[in-house]
Amino acid sequence: MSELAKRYDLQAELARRQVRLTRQRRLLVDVIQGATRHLDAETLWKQAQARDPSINLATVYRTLGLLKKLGLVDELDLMHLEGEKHFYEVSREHRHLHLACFRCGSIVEYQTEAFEGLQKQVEAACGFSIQIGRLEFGGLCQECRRA
Amino acid sequence: MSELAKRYDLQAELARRQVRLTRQRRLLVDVIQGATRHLDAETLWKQAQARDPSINLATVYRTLGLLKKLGLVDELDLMHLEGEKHFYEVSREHRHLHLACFRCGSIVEYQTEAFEGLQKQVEAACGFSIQIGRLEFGGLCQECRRA
DNA sequence: ATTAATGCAAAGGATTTGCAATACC
DNA sequence: GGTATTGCAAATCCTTTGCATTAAT
Repeated sequence: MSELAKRYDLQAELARRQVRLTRQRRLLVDVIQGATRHLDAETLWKQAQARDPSINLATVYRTLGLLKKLGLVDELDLMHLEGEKHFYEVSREHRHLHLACFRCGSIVEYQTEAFEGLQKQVEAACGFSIQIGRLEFGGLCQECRRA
Repeated sequence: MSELAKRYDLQAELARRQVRLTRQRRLLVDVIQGATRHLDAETLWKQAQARDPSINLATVYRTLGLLKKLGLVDELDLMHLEGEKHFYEVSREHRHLHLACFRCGSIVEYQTEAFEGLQKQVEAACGFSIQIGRLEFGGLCQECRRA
């Protein structure tokens, strides 16, 4: 995650929606909120286990499912750079896209008005009301291009 | 697939690149080229089996892998509307995006200059050279909005 | 006392792989 | 004859689920 701009405050959002969580789920929310890069389920699990070794991977998946359903976290594929696992990030107010480098695996984020503009155009042209959008590019980052 | 506009001619592309295929792979290429909607591996397999019952699912995956590597077919997630399976389509000259309806499962395609414009903007801003791009929106189609 | 959340282990689905048999040039 | 492809079954990876136990209100 290159910029943390305008990520939801999960605790605040959950409070606002009057969602009550158990101790383990609060811990997971805390780890997700504090993440400095895109986490897969297993990495999240391991980070949570450092604070509570009894946490189970199934609980991680169930909590992620809940947060997805609430629209508080987004699930990413990141161009399937590492198998078919998913990655998770805290939702934001504005859309951003992901660039994945096929060579070094780095992930770059980029936020632009143009993405939201494109969405509006699509909604108007296709008659869809869009709830989720995912834009991912795969290629070579600046450094790997040279090599 | 709503429009077949400017899909690659797989046979022609393979010939141009001097790629020789076995009989089974040629059959699979033929089914992929003739598809009128987005196929998952198993559906492709069943359609191919109608013409050659001895075709194996592993061969389907291996052929898809080859065509992906050659940039002749693109792999789609289609918002994971039906589990985690992938869908495949013949690559095109111009980028297009996919809209998936969460209610009825319909898939709509939309091609716009704006998508390619956005890609150029991203390449310039982030220093990436982009090879693959995938833009998917999920929401409600016109009909399902009313219901 | 209900209702919901957890751990565990097993099941699940999609895809990939090892290897012996077969097809292709 | 040598290289690439195939079939088959097993393995793999990620994720979900059933169910008995435990926690939360």
